Amino acid sequence: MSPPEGPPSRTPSVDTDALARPAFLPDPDRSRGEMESLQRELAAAATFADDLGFDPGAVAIDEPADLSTGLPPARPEPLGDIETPDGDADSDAPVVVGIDQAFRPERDEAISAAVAIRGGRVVEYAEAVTPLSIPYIPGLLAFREGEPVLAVLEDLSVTPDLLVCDGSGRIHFRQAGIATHVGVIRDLPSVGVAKSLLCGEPDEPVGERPEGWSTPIRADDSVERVGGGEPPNADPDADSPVIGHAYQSRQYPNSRRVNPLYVSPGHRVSAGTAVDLVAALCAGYKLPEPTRLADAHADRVKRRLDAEE
DNA sequence: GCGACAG
DNA sequence: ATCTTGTCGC
Repeated sequence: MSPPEGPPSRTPSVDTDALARPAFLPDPDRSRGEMESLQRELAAAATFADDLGFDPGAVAIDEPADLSTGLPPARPEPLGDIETPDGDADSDAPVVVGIDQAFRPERDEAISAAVAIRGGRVVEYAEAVTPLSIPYIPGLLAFREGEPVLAVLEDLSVTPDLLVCDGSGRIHFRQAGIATHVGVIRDLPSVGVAKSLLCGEPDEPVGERPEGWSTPIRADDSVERVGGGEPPNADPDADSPVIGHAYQSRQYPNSRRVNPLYVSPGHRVSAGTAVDLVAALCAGYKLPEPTRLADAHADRVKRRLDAEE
């Protein structure tokens, strides 16, 4: 008999304490098979159902940041909400943290950047530099970049309500892309935003689509099924699980076409809500603001480092 | 064996 | 991801 499906519980199935954490971090001596096994554990511990404390509308951003004059200054808000000035509300809005990486190939270093946004405003910037111990291998990205991502999150003083990671979450061979990897280890709601598709199949062809358009991405044969055993050879097409969506965040009127974003649940978010969240976080550019700002911050830090040498 | 493959 | 100038088009 299959176990009853209770409401999403908040008891992490994977130890997230300091002792268990290293097991999911990069280790040059670990075999590919061992890393894949760890990903299966993470996928089993992940929750691909909504378990956030807010609606997508609560994180909506309508004004894109102006990057032409550099990044906007961080405006940390006073701690206690005591004496809330009528000027700036949103001191209770969810904190969305965008994360992105830059690299210094010649030094084998990764620069991880995080930007915390609340109520549409930058509240904090953080960065971390870590050595790269593992090469990039499709499907094992988190073992290369997960370390720097977790490092920068440690440096952040605010508590994230949502993580927006660069790369896939559930759209992954073992349904444990970097967004899922990081989300489960920190037990935080997370979504993955990728610029290209790792695996899975779109319901509809991704051609020139209008802004706001989206289509489900379903698991294909390259995606291992997780959780309740489902018939090995079920209908190949129809009821394959939806592991994410292609989302057209931007489109130009006439000229060149823009490729869609590939959005997928990381942890504690459903596939549908993940797209809604990303849609709410986009403010006119292809990338959602948290990612766009984290990307710019990573470049800024990289140039600073390159300059002082 | 061939093809596919986030950043 | 990174190495890199100009260039096509609104």
